Amino acid sequence: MARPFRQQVDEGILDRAAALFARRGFAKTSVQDVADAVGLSKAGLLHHFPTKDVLYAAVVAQADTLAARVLDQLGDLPAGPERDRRAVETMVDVALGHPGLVALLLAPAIQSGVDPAAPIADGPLRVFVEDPETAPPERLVRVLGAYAALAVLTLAAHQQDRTTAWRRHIVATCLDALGSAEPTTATVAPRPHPEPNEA
Amino acid sequence: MARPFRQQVDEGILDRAAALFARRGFAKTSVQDVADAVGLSKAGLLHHFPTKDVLYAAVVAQADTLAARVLDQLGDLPAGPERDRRAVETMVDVALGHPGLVALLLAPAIQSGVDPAAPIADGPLRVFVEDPETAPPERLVRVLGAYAALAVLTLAAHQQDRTTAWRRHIVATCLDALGSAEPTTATVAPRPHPEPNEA
DNA sequence: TGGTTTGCCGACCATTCTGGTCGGTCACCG
DNA sequence: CGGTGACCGACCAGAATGGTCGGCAAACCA
Repeated sequence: MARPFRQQVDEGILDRAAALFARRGFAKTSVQDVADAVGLSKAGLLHHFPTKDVLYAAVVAQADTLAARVLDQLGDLPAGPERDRRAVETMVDVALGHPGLVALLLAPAIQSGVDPAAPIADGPLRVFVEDPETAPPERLVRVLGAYAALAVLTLAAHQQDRTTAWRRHIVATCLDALGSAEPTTATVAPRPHPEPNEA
Repeated sequence: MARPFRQQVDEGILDRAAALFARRGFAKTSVQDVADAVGLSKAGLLHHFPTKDVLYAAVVAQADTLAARVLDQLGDLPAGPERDRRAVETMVDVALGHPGLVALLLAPAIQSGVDPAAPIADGPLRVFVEDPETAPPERLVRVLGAYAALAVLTLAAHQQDRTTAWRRHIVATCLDALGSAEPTTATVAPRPHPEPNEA
């Protein structure tokens, strides 16, 4: 206690740093970049986190905390449109508060392999698909698309001070992308695939 | 002429380079990075494009060509669901062939300000909204979300050799995100959202 | 009041990375 | 055989990198 201010500052730093790490990866994000992003000098930033690696570790830890919170809040809702809706809504809410950290969380899934610098495990997928191996391809595509939209939109909203104004639209967009829009308890019969192009 | 091979190689280089430039920006993408991505030595790459700036210029030029092609193919279809469908379809098709270049094209719109290194004009928005100033916010959010999904999904598909298998799903996802969902001339109006309860 | 702590900075340093050059090798072509 | 073009390793000068150090001003505490 007695140090709420310090903590607040640090959290701001962490989120901005996370945004940079998410887009550029650890190696391509310099301490100077982060310092600029948070409005400190390099030395000033290194006063909060003595080392780039320490900073990164703190960022990852914070992101993991966030992920755990989401997973926790989701409980063990059975898979289905209702779970999808709740999941998207809580994820958007979390992301609107910490867009950078969520972007970092989603980065490995989103840019799956664009360059092999995946910062964190690909657990996020599991929120929407139980087993990425057996899930129908369409579901995978849609989850990925929804994540992409979620990450980009929350970041944009945050950075333009539109978080409250855009919330419902972001949720709607992600939900539609996910495809769980239509009637509750739909007959989830995935159309038979014309092309069994599997690996 | 007589150099179709050279051209083919160069195009491969351009697309991969574009992908890197899109994610990291010009400054944070080294010649070595591009060389690695295309499987050449730095000197070998600089044999194709004598300078980093020349390479970048070539990339941008190619991207612009692509953009022009899309705009052209779209003609002057009146705004509306039909135009949306056609636009998404042609964009996806182009993007499946050149995911990196399209990502670069979309980059300024997508990471609008994450870091102010916008490589190309934000023209792409105009494909779906006539005037970003007067357009309803929901439309903007949805277009942005659709773009994000488009860029990420085509990149992923290309990089996993699923371009043909995923095409229809990508189109569907983007279309749903856009909100102009239903099949040709469907009456299925965007169903009104029930009160989004808080979590 | 004065002493101490805290948050932050400019200047600096050794090391790495950068864009780019140069000379050379190898395959192909006439 | 002598080009020619694609490609590479080694190299270079300058820039960027992570990190240190001494200092300064404001807040805190006595």
